[in-house]
Amino acid sequence: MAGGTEEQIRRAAVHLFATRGFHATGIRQLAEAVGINSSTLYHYMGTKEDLLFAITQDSSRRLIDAAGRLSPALNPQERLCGLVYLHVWSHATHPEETAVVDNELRCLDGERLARAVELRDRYEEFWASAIADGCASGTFAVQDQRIARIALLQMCSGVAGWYSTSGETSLRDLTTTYAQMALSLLSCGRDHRTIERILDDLDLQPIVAAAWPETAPA
Amino acid sequence: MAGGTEEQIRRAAVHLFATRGFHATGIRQLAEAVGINSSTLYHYMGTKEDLLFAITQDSSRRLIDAAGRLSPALNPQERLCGLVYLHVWSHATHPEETAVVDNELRCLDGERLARAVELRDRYEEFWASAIADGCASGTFAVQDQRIARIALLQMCSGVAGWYSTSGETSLRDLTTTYAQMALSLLSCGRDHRTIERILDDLDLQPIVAAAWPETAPA
DNA sequence: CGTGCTCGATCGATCGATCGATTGGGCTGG
DNA sequence: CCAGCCCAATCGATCGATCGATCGAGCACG
Repeated sequence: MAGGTEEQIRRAAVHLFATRGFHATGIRQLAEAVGINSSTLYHYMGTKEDLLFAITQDSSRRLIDAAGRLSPALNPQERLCGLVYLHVWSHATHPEETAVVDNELRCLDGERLARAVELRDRYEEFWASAIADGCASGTFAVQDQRIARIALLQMCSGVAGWYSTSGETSLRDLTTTYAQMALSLLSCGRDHRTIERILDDLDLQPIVAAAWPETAPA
Repeated sequence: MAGGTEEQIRRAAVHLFATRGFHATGIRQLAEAVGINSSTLYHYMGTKEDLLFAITQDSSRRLIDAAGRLSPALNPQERLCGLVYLHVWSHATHPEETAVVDNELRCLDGERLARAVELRDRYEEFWASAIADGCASGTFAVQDQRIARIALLQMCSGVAGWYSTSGETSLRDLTTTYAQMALSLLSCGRDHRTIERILDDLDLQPIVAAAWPETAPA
């Protein structure tokens, strides 16, 4: 349950950075949350910013890794549904981690910020190509592909801010609803049941299990 | 150009809070940006948090005020287009102010946070009723009205993070594109030209001029 | 003389980070 | 087996810097 000290520090930092913010989180506050002296923290980490950087890199890489595992044989509609699923699933099941990536990147210094932004751009490229291919094939129709991509990502990232696994909406309904909204926004409306079938056929569980090994060993 | 000292402080605070964040902005840094001693700040404001609170209240109230000026005679489609227009327009023309409201609310203490959230809820009610009316009349069709509202607001708020008035996209194209995406998401797809006509007919300039008097005296 | 502003000096508190000292489990050489 | 040692792990104390905020003196203008 507890895990190693380093893992506890990581978890406490994610929680505090997400809820209070990076600059509002003190080094002593973090230590207290773990139950150790603030000096001991530095036995496991570098600076506070090193810790933030490691958290964001891990989280970003997992999402990129998952997106990269989507079959290249998928058509644009299937690819977009898969991207929405992975994005929403990760933001719903790891809301604090993803919120830190989405909101606290600016706390990084120049070089680290650049590396973080590079990862984000790499991830967004998956979305850009799916949208571009869909528009080229006539499946999608949007006024501006870049704006549509930004809008979709922003909309899906919002999940981290409100969704609770203990609420009335299941993860399955959540991901399906967002995939449906995404396709509708791209002028490619589909029935809810149709989206469900698309997502089921994609069989994304292995991808999720590979990118987030610690969750759902079932 | 300069304005009174109080106005300069307000502007500098909005800029710093938006770019660095509330907790990362020092009182001396703020004073330096205005060109005065840090002590002098306290002649014009209360605490740093008072300043943040005043900024968020003003910004929130302006948006609520604008939304409240939309004619009650509008149909759901027109109302939603108007809400998207006002939201996107404000976030595009006042990106720093709106970013502070969207990202720094958690820096407020309990009572002030509650007051800020109450304003936000009041604003979101405009969106909720427009979506509900549209679904009831068959104009809109969504799986979950609450999720759709959250997704739409999140998507429109993102404008503050990337749009630049010096870019290639005009404010007119921006607002029209977002209104089009919003209607599409609600399964009410419309042609770009149709949205343009709807927005033109709404004649929202007087509303914008009333809620944001300092902008666009033309 | 008084009033509206501004500033230097300074407050106590807290910040992130480092230091040396101590502890205890595990490995090694005899 | 055990004496000697190493090293990861932890802590209390403390570093210099900065934090938000306050106070009273000084200044200019009416």
